[in-house]
Amino acid sequence: MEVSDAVTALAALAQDNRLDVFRLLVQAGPEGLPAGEVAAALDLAPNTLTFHFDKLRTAGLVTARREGRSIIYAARFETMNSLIAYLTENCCGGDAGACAPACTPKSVRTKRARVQA
Amino acid sequence: MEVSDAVTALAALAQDNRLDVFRLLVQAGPEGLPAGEVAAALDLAPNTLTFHFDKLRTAGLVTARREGRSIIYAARFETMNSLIAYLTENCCGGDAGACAPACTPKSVRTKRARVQA
DNA sequence: GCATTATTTCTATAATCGTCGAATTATGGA
DNA sequence: TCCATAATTCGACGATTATAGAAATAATGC
Repeated sequence: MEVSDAVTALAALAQDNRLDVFRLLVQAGPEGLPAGEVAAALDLAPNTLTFHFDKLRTAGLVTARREGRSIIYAARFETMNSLIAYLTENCCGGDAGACAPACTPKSVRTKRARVQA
Repeated sequence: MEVSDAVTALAALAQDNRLDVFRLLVQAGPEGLPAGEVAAALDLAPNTLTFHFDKLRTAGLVTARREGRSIIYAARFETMNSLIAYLTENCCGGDAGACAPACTPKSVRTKRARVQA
C-alpha cells in the first residue's frame, strides 16, 4: 500500500459518522447493506450519507452495487487489511515487535516469533 | 480504546506530513528526535511542524520533552498498538479472521488461505 | 404515462485544516 | 548582559470538510 493510499484510507475512517458506517458494514458482512438501512440505523440524512459513502468508496474501503431500487454498500476487507498491514509495518519499523502483540486478534493464533529487525 | 480516541488518532495520521513525521519518529525509536531534526529531514517550516506535532500529541501518538534548547518528540507505540487493535477488532467484527492474515507482520507466514490483497 | 420509493446531485454555509510570515518565548554560551 | 539558536504563538489566508435543503435521477408498480 502506497503512502497516499494509506492517508486516503485513514482520512476516510477519521470521522465519527464514517467510522460508524464502516463498522456497521463490517458487521453486516460481505453481502453489505442498502444505503437506506444504514441511514436508518445511524440516523443520517440520505444526502449526507452519500457524501460519506463517496469518501469511503474513493478510499477503496467499500463497494457499491445496485439491487432494484436500493444501492447496496459493502465493506472491502482487503483494503482494510492493507491499511492495517501498512500501519503495522510502519509502527514496528524501528522497534520490531513493539506492535506485533496487538495484531493477534481473538481466536486466530499465529503465536510465531515476531519480526526481528 | 474509545471510538472518539480512534477517530482522533486516525485523523492525526490522515495527513501526508504528519504520517511522515510519525513514521520518522517510529524509525527513530523510543529516544525520539529533536523537532529541528524532523523539520530538516522532512523539509517543513518549524511553525508548521509545531502545528502537526500538536495534533499528534493530542491524539496521544507522540510525547514531547525538553532537552537543552531542543524539544524531543518520540512516538508512543502504546497508542499505536491500541489503534491497530481497535481497527483489527472492528475490521473483523462480523467476520472474524478476515483481517487476521494482514496482522501477521512481514516475513511471518501463516500458510492459511488469505484474503486477497 | 403517473406516482412512489431510493438515492444522488446541486448549491450553500459554518467550521476546520494546512500553511505562511512575523513576533515571541526559552535555553545556552560569549 | 547581549547574542545566537530552537521552538512556539499569533494572525492571516485559501482550501477542504461536514451538513442541510431542494431538485434531479433511477427503478418499480399501477
